[in-house]
Amino acid sequence: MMSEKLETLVREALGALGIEATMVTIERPADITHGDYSTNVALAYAKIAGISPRELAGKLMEKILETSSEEVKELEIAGPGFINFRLTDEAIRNENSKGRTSLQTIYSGKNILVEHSSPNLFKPFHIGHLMNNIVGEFVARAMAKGGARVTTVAFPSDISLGIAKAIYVLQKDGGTSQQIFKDMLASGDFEAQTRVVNYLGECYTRGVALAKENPELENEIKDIAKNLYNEIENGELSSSEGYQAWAQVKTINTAYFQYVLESLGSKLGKTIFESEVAKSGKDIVVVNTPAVFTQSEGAYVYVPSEERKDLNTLVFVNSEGHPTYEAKDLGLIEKKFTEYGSVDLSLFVTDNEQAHHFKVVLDAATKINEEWKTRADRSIHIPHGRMLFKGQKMSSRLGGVPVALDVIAVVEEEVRERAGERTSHLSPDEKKKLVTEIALSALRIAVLRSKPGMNINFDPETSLSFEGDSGPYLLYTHARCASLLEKGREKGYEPKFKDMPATDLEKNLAQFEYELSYAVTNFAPQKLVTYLFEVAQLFNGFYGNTQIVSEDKENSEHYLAIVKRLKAVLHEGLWVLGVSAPERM
RNA sequence: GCCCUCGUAGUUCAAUGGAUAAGAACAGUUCCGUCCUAAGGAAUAGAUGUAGGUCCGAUUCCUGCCGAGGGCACCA
Repeated sequence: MMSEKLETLVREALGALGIEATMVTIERPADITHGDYSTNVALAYAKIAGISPRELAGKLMEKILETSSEEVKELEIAGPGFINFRLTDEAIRNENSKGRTSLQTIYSGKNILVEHSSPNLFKPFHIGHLMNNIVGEFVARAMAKGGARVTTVAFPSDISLGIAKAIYVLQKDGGTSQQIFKDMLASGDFEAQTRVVNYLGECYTRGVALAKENPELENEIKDIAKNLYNEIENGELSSSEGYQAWAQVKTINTAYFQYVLESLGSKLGKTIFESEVAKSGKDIVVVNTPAVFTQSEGAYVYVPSEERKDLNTLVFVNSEGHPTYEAKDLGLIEKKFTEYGSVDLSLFVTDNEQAHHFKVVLDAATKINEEWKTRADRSIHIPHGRMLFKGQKMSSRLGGVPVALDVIAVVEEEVRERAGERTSHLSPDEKKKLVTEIALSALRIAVLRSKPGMNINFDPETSLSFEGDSGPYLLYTHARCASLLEKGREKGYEPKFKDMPATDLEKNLAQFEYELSYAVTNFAPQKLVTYLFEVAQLFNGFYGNTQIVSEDKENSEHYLAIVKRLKAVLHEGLWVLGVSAPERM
C-alpha cells in the first residue's frame, strides 16, 4: 500500500537524522490539492530533535529526496511543518488500474467469530435487531475483507424467566393448538408465520405485565422456568406441555428468523442457543466459587474490585439456581473458544445498554485463570446505538417497538413513490428486488455513516432523504457508471488510462485502499461511507460538465477507465457496508 | 446518589492532538432541461453547550458546571 511505502521512507529519513521514530503517521490531507498524503512527523519530533518543526521538515525532505522512490513526484513543506507528498500521475494510474482490493491488515489469517443479530424466541425481529444486523454485518464483512476467516454466530435467547412468563400466557390462551397456529401450518406462507411471531411477542409483553400485576402467579411461572431448565439440562425430550410448546415456538421462530435475515440480504453461519450454554455457564460459576464468585442471599454473584468504580455487582446464578444472562455468557465464551478452533478474536455486537454487563462478565472471566484471561482479552464488545424515529410517517405507521420488516416496508413505500415511472420498464420481480435493494441501502447507509455506538435519528422523509448523503445516491452513481460503461462498449471503446495529468477525482480514487484499510482496522464504517460520498460527488460534478462518451475516442477511453475504477470502488466499498449495488435503477 | 456514553450550522451526520483548510447532506435563497439515467449538477448563507487547565497547537485530552440518553444484584 502506498501509505506504507511512504511511512518507510519517512522512518528511514528520521533514522538518518538520528531520530528513533516510534510513531509515524501518514494521513490524507483534508484537501487533495495539498497533496496525496502528508505526515506530521516534523511537528511531533521537533522537540526531540531540538530544532523548529519547519527546520526539521526541511532536513527530512532532503533525506527523503535522496532515497525517494520513483512514485513520488514532489514534496513540499506546508503550514507549521507538515510534509506533503505528491505522487506521479503514473503511480496514481497504476493504483487505479488495480482489480479487487485485498487488504493486509492486523486481522489477516486470523480466526474471528462475529456474533450479531441474535433474536429472542418470543419476540419478532424488531428495530433493535435491525440496527444490530446493520452494524454486525459490517463488522463481519470488514473482518473478511481484512483477510480473516470469519464465522458469524447468532445467540438466540430461548430460555429465561421472561420466556417462562410468555409460555404461561401462551398456555393459558390455549397453547399451540390455537387457530392461529393451525392457520400457519395450513398455509405455510410467511404472512401467517409473521402473525404467529407477532402473537408470540404479544405473549411476552402480556406475560411480563401479568407477572408484575399478579405476584401470586410467581410460583407458577417459576415452575415453568424450573421445568424448562431441568428438561434442557437433563437432555431428555420431555412430554410436558410447556416444553412441547417451547420446542414448537423454537421451530417457528427459527424459520422466521432465517426468512428475515434473507430479506435483509444477510446471513449467519452458526447458531448457539442460550439453552445450550445454560448448564455449562452455571457450572463455571459454581466451580469458581468462592475463588471468583461469592454466594450472597442464596445467589452467586460477582463483586468487582474496589478500583473498578465503573463496575457493579451482578448476579450470575439466581437464588432459584438458574444461570442468568451473565453466567450464560460465560458458557458461551467457553463454547466459542473450545468448539471453533483456535479463536484469535471473538467480536460480539449488541445494543450499548449492555456495555456494563459485558464489562462485568469479562472482568469476572479474567479472574478465573490464565486461559480465561486470554479468552477475555480476545473478546471485544462492539456496541451499537438505537434507532430513533422522528418522521410522522414512521411514528404513525409503526407504534411501540417497530418490527424490522415493517420498517423496511415503510421505506420501500417511500422508494416506490420516488421511483414513479422510473421503474416501469422492469418486471414485477425485478422491480420488487430493486425497491428492496434501494430501501436497504438507505437504511444501512443511514446507520453506518455515523460512528457505531451512536444513536441514529431516522426519518424516511428528511434525514433519510433519497438525495445527497444517502444509500440511493451511491447506488445511483454506481448505476450511472454501469450505464456509461455499457454505452462505451456499444461504441467499441476500451476503458484505458491514457497519459494525462491525474485529476482530483483520480487522486482520490487511488486512495481507496488506504480508506478501506482504515475503516476495517478501526471498525469505522463512517470513514468508508464518507470516502464513498467524496468520490461519488467528485465524479458527479465531473459528469455534469463533461461528455464522458463522445466522438473523441482518446478522451472517452480515459474517462471510461475512471468510470470503471469508480464503479469497482463503489461496488466493493458498498459490499463491506452490507449493501448490494444494482447495475440499473 | 454512583458509573458510562454523548453535546459541532435550523436539522441529520463527518473530522488518528494539528494547517485563518471544522467537511458533507437536508431544509433556505438563486441557477442549470434539444446533451451519456435530474434519485443529478452549479452558486450562496450558516456551527464546535459553558468555565477553566495541559500542550508549540484542543472539536478532539483533563477538571467543574449545564443539557440529553443509558446502566446500577436475582430480566435479556
